[in-house]
Amino acid sequence: MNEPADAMTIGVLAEAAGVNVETIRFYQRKKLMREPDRPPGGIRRYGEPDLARVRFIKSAQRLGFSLDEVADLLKLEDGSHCTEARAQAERKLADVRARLTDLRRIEGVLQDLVQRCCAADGEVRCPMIRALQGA
Amino acid sequence: MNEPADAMTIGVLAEAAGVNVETIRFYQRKKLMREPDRPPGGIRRYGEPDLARVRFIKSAQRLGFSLDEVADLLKLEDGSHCTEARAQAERKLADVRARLTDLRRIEGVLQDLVQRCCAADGEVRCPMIRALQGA
DNA sequence: CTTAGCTCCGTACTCAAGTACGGAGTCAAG
DNA sequence: CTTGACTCCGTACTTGAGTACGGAGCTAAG
Repeated sequence: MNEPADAMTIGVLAEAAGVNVETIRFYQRKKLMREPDRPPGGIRRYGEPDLARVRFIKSAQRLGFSLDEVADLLKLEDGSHCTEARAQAERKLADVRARLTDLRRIEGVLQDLVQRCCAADGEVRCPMIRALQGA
Repeated sequence: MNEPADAMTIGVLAEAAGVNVETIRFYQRKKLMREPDRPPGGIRRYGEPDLARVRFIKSAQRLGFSLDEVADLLKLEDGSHCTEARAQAERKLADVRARLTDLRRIEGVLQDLVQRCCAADGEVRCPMIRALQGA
């Protein structure tokens, strides 16, 4: 292994995850991340799983999940109360699919716009408005 | 026509669009919507295009566009400076496609989770973490 | 052993996207 | 012509997601 397996300080962790140190601390306050107990009078150390978690949070967030929703997703992690977790996942799935549908429409419209743009010699009457109205 | 063609008050407009009156006013302040000039000493009236615009804003927003980005999208509406508009649209398209990719992965993972959940007799070690890490 | 550059912690500030509020004007129905 | 609902407008508050700050306490390198 080249990467520090279990020895990152908060600064290194933040750097590796591409976020601000304060952001890590913020997530800890929000209980989205554990804060490793520190060797009495010392400085906390983080490992790969912590890095993974920050990345997870950021990914989910980029998809439009709020931190509260991310917290829900993270609760799915421990296999306990399986049926509840499943219901949760199903709800999120529906959610995600709705988003996908919307995004695909927008993709189509944008694609169309890009293609037709300038084609008609300066005659662009943007079709997005129409396309998005029925949403 | 059954719908009031061009005679909505701000309250009716907001209602029709499913938003708060204050939200309309907020959008006006942000220049996302025009405010129709009011008959001297009177009350402003809104028409279908205004309704369409609110819906557009809300739709784009649901897809994760910020109000500033929505403003950009709306600038595409008038066909002027076509090349600029096209570049704009292309950037947004790339953006949208990145989102789509992410969302599809999440969809797959969630689907998988739902399917396998409870299958292994209470053994759910959520695979989302792994799946999202490489994002 | 000192010191620069961390970490830790609390508190406070910022920014986006609204929401709420309160007084004054308007308008339509009784 | 008054009353109740609604508009207009400014200002202020809220919530989510961080950022910034400042005084401590560590700790590794010279």
